[in-house]
Amino acid sequence: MVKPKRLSRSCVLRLELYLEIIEQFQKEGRQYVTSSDIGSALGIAPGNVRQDLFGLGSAGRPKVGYEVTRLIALIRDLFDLDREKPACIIGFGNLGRALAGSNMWSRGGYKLAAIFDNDPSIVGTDFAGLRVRSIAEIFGVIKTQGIEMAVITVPASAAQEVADIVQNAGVKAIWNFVPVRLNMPETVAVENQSLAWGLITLSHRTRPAQ
Amino acid sequence: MVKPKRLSRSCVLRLELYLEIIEQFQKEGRQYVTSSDIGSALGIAPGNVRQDLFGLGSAGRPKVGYEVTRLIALIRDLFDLDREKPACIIGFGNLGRALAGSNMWSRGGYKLAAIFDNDPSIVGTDFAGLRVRSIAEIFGVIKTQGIEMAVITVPASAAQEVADIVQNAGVKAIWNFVPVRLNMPETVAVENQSLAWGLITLSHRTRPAQ
DNA sequence: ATGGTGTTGTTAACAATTTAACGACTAATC
DNA sequence: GATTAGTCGTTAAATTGTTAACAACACCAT
Repeated sequence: MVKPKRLSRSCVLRLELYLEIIEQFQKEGRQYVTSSDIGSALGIAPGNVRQDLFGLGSAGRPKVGYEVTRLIALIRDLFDLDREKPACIIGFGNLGRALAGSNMWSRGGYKLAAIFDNDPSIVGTDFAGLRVRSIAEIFGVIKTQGIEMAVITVPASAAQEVADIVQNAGVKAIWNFVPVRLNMPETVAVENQSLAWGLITLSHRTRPAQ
Repeated sequence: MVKPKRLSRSCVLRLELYLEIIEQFQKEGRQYVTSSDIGSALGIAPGNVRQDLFGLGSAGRPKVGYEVTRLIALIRDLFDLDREKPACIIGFGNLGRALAGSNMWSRGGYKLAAIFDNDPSIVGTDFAGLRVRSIAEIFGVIKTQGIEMAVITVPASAAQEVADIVQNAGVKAIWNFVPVRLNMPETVAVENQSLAWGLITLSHRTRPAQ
């Protein structure tokens, strides 16, 4: 049974938080969690949690709570987290390296399958068993390996060009760290991630009263 | 004239986008921008843009648009971006290094003033003219340098402890990259940034129909 | 059994946000 | 000058998201 209903962005964000917390509970050996357990751990009203879970078509038991394994399976299925989708990084500077080395890939249902860079001194080096390839190989590698997602961390001047290449090669999702609005067809899911956002938000929130 | 009204989170996010776009227009030599210019570049309805700008107490001219310099000044003032607030990074792994080397600091109104790490092989090394200091020095350095913000990129097990230290030292904002809910008083602004979020969101958005 | 208690599923009220609409004003044109 | 076209400021409506409330249900104790 699949929900055709679209979830709001904030709801997706909350569900991601739920998943993390519930998996923590699971590690602690819990078999059931209540909406209050989740809510109080996250600072979210229990009713809100129930409503989100309700939208999943969940099946909790009154007085007991939700079955941890079932809830995890539901959310992971919703997010398609249990299929290791091949992904690549384009631009292997500091940020690219940090992302490549993080544990986010498996958490997000992806597998780092290729790394590309422009710099001849970087191309050919190894990282975690992966050889860094030249930009010229992007199209072919994406095609042959069936890569579905590209993380773009190149200089601003090259971003659109790189995006065009990966789109033509059939990539379905782009995680764009470059502060540039990519011009892409709607069939490609683009998430823009500006590093400065967090800083600016904090700067705003701590602005001295005038 | 200061607005006591609180802006919604989504409005803050949009204003950050506006700022980037408007500064691009400025680089291109434009003196005025219309709400349509901004909106179409961002995929946002012009009316929405006007309403956001209206909330700033803006002063556009019909038929002409908004004065670029004035608009930039307004938003930068709103976000307190023109005061170089000292900040620090705690945890100098790959992610810490990537953040340290990025140009986000000046964009976000901060200045990287100190770097801390636990690893003896890293402590004492230099990065961009900054000596990496030991964790033990955090409290003193924050106090003496008046550091207002801390970026935390340490392992999960150390996050809460580090947060407590910086909070006691007087830090007013924390940018938390650790997938852990920090327990902090409300006087401290905490922004949580999970790297996996972007991936999970993309995974969700490109989930094959079932 | 039976009543009490805690928790879910679900609905309804409420609040916030987005979208739409339109008068007012400015600059350009004839 | 008068007219036209384009854009802002502002208000109202529609949509969306959040919060509150409560009946139904399951477990527990007696």
